[in-house]
Amino acid sequence: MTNDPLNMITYSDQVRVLVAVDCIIFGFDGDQLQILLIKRGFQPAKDQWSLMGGFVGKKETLDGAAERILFELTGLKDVYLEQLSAYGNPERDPIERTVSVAYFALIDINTYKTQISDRYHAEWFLINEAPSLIFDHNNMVEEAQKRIRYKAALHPILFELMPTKFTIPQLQNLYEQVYNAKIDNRNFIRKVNSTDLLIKLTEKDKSSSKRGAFYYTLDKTKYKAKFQSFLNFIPNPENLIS
Amino acid sequence: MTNDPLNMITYSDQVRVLVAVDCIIFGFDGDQLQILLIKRGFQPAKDQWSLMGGFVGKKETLDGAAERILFELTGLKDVYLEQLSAYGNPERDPIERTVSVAYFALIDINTYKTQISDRYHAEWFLINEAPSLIFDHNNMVEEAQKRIRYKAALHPILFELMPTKFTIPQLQNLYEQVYNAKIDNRNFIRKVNSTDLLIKLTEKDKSSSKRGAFYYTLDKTKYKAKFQSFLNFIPNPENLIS
DNA sequence: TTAATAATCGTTAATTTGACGTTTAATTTA
DNA sequence: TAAATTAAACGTCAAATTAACGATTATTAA
Repeated sequence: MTNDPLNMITYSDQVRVLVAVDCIIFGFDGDQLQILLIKRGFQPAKDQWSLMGGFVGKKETLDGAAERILFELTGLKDVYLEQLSAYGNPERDPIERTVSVAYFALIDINTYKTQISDRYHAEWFLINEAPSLIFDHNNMVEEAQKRIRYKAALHPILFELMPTKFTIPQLQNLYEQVYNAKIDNRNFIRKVNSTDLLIKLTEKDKSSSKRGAFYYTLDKTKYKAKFQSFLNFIPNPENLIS
Repeated sequence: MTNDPLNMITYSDQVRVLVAVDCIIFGFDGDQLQILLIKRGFQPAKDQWSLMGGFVGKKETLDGAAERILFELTGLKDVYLEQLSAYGNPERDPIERTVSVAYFALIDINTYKTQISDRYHAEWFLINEAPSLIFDHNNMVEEAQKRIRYKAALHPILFELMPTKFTIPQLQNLYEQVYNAKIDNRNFIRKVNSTDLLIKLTEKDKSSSKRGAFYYTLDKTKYKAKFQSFLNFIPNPENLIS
């Protein structure tokens, strides 16, 4: 058995490629689901719209790079961030082969403060009004939406988007945007209440109705405990119709 | 607005890293759930057990690399293969930084033919009897198992592991291994029948009982049509107890 | 004071789930 | 040859969930 010292072994004849992280950042302002995009002030594809991204640093993990990129654009840490998929089509970046690991983030837009940069200009778009993006970024956004639709049907992932206090009609509105479908409000309330994840406040939001809707906050302990369970918010997404 | 020609733009000062694909290959022989591992006849970690993997080629997609690696080890194409996750800890490979994109495959062991190689030696292991693996491969296997448990609860993914004809008790046995739990056979039969995915054959398998159990085959058309639906084979995995 | 309306509570039938009882087909044993 | 055995298959039932609605209520605006 050969027993070469570690420093003698090398991976010769193999291609090294760039590895990037791109972030699909969804936000909710209490009314509309939006996506945060940048207009690039740098090459390649200068002046075009794209996801926020960046190369993975020498000593950085993938998750670490995603957190850094998200923080750079939003000033936010400790928000929901999940790896979506790795994209490795050799032609996806025309400048040089780059494998991109996409992450998606869910943030409460109220906590977002525009970060000034001379390298790009960031803007929130309604999902349906977003401009076309460079490379395979449109595809990434679509797959992120699919993932969110899938996961939100089972787990309280959309609660991550809500402001600290919110009403159930607001939450329902978000679900309706995500699924592009009308949801029965009576069944929705019953489902949400049955999960026992929300704490009812005494205050009401009277901005959207005469009667007003009670504010709720997330019970973070129960949220964490029950997140992995099948809570079946949308038991059968196929049945939903626009 | 600058308008540099494409060939003038470069990504300078960025790190290029190796990109590999590792495959977690699960198989079922009609009786036991197993995992296919290799004993490495090459450096690094020569003579140790690992997942089958390889570097992504110059003009290869990630999916393409995964298919190639799976084919090299099993001689199989067109089997269930899904991207699990990208792993990018800078220290995960002690020789040189390598980002690995892990895929998991589900195969019917009866279709597997040992592929001769002088670079490694492949062997099937019962999940619980598998040796410890190099790098972060143990973690990959664990995460693949989690993914399969999650997905099998909702979708008929485990059917991918079954032989062309199989009995419902065999299928139940596979579920019991995946969840490491006893499942009520009466409820299981009812659930499987309600999905209408199986075609009952006239022949019986008498190897495991006096009465014999009817063979079934997968209705591939219905399988494809219903795969994405929530079929709820295991409506509440948390309730299962070993 | 009344009309209007979103928010909330309630009802009902159909379906699904979880737990468990019973019958059956075929082999093995007496 | 009859009886015992046993996994497979079929059946039952209460509780929970779902889907589709109806009815009430709190508040504001007319």
